[in-house]
Amino acid sequence: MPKIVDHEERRRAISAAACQVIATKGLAHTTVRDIAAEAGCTTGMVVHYFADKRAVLRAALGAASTAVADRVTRMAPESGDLYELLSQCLPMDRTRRVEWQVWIAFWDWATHDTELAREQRTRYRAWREALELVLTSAGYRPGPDLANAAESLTILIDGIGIQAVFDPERFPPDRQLELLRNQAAPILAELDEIRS
Amino acid sequence: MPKIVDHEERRRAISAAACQVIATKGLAHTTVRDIAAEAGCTTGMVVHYFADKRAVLRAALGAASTAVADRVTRMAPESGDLYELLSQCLPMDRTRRVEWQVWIAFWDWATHDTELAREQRTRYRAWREALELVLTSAGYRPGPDLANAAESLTILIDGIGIQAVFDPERFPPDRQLELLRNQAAPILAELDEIRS
Amino acid sequence: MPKIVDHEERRRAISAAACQVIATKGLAHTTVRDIAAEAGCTTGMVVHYFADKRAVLRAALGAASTAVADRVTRMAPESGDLYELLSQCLPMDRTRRVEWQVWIAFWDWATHDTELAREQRTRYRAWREALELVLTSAGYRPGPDLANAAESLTILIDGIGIQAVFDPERFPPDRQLELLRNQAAPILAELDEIRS
Amino acid sequence: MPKIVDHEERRRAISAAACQVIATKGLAHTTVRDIAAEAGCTTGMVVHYFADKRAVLRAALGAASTAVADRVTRMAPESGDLYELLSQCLPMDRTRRVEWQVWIAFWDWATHDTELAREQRTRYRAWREALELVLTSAGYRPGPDLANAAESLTILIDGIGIQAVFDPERFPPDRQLELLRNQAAPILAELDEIRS
DNA sequence: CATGAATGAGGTTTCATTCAT
DNA sequence: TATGAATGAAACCTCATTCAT
Repeated sequence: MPKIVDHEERRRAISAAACQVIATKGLAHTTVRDIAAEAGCTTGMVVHYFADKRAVLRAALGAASTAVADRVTRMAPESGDLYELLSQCLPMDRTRRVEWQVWIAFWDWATHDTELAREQRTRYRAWREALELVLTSAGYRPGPDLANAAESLTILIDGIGIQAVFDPERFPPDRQLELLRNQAAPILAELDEIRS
Repeated sequence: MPKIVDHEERRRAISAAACQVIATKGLAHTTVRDIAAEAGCTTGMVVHYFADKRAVLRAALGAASTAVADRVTRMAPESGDLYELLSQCLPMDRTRRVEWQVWIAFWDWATHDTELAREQRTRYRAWREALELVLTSAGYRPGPDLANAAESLTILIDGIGIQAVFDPERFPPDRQLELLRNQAAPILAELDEIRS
Repeated sequence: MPKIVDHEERRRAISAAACQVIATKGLAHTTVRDIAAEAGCTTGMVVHYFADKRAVLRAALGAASTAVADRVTRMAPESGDLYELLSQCLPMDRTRRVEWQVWIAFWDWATHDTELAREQRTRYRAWREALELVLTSAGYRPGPDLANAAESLTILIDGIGIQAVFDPERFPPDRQLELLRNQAAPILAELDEIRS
Repeated sequence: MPKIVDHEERRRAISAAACQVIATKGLAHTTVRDIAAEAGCTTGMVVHYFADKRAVLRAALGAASTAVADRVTRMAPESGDLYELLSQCLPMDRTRRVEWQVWIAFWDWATHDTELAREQRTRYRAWREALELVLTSAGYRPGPDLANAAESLTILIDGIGIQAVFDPERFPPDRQLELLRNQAAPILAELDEIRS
């Protein structure tokens, strides 16, 4: 009887390890050995579960992305607070900081890798659509104005996130939330509420 | 007598070449040879003017940063239009796109290199202060509200810039400007004007 | 299961190869590639077993040093002839010539590398102490005079060795031995013999 | 009228500078730039007065060698003390230590460079002959015994010198002289004196 | 004569990838 | 399935040498 291993679980573990290493040492200094060490396995095993290093790193990016999506999805139904939902995407604790650092690390790649660039655009589109859904379920009327608002919120979150990643002391969680509220307010104020 | 060369000029030329390569191939795939080729010289010359590769790359980052600052400074006195000034920092043409790509490329480094992280924070502080000056000369009253407004504008520009870098077709110059106007309007509206 | 290799054995083999190359081409012209070629492996493997080139070379020096020590230790109990023992340290055959050439090659390094200089002094101290032991077991009475004699013999061997390394035709083995006997005689004559 | 420069003087200055650098940094780390810097000139000038780096270094070796010879020659007629003369070749002050370090540095080269090896042998022969002269003028009878004694003294001086170079604290000048006297005594005792 | 900018060959070192076990 | 030893391409960097000025 062969040893039974959960492939997907292994891949997840390795991706997660890769995220940690990327956040700590930077993508440029992340080696396969580092990832293997962080995951507690050998380099051979990393390549055994992924085609090559590139595949590992992209899996790491995917993991960081889906982590947020999962968190928002899980929270959405039970949370009535829009800002709490949005702040799931801001670097307010170690986990979310790591996610941000992983995203940012790949922005250099996305500059010249067309495939990754397309993925990047896809991800932003999905993100905007998710925001539209959130806004709709928060009581706003669907339509082009709502699409614009979703886009504006995306921009806002990116802007705040970057500042917070590079200057966590100046932008602690409550400061991030304050900025988010203040700047999101006028965006939402322009939207028609369905119930009105 | 030896050949006379303008060291600073040479360094500037090599830095500029490095910027081009970084924007085209990504920082991770930028080699000294690439930079030399782009600058039309040999690898030996690159190292003749800089201590090592790292120094070249940091000079490239510096060049990209000062280029914007210079542009804004040069334009500030003669321009009454605040938005025109702010849009100097958005990736609206090839030159400014390159600058953005260079900045973004170094965000991975800034994640784990403390010195670069400090530089990053310093740059943002300088940028906020410059914005305060611009706002003051645009007729707004100095004070904590103005400082907050400057910070908000920084966040806004970062957010728009990132979107535009990765999806230039969706965010052409006029769309960037539109987003900037729409979102900056409520920020400025809250400020006291001196003349009032 | 991975290939099983004896790390120490590999390191020994590479060190030995390095000794050969150093003796043949000189330390200054010894490259990692040369060492790898002599050891019948790739440059990558050399660095796999040693941190860097420096580490390989120091291992070579260590190998050359311990080789003599081992030889003397192995021979000491069974040999009643003091001169035969001492001549183990003189460049009388190809093996011992190589050892000498390796030592000499590092004397340039020891000039400015404090760590290597300390090692050098340590090695000479060990060598003097070993000589004291040899003399004691040869029937001489321990004490300050014996320590001085050991030191004098060290000096003598160094002097003869250098001549023989650079002019092997003038200083063939029997000539080396003759010089050793003639000059060691008065040194030993001054020592008190225990049995007397 | 062209600028008049004393070629030989320049070459001497550069050689001397090379000696200093070799003694300080080791032959392996001595660069043309270092030598130029030490000599207070440019790299171009170094190559202007010597064919190439190799020539500079060999000139340095020659300089270190002739310096001793000159010292001994200058002192010989006026000094009746044989040991004082011999100690001119031991590393008893900074100048003589530098000379020793330069010699030693080239022993690695002499290992594989046949030309340098021949020079080395020539130098030792000259040195032995000089010693014979010194001994003769000190009152000993010329002949094969005297030749042997000269050779033995050469060996002795090499042996003491090496120890003193690598452990100057253990072998200060007076200790070197003591070792020299003690070990040279039996060598000289065997010689026939002419006057007897 | 003298300079030092420029060259580029050649060295060390890193590290993704392969593969025998 | 899993290992990690081994490979070797490719990167950075040094530095002797050349040569326009």
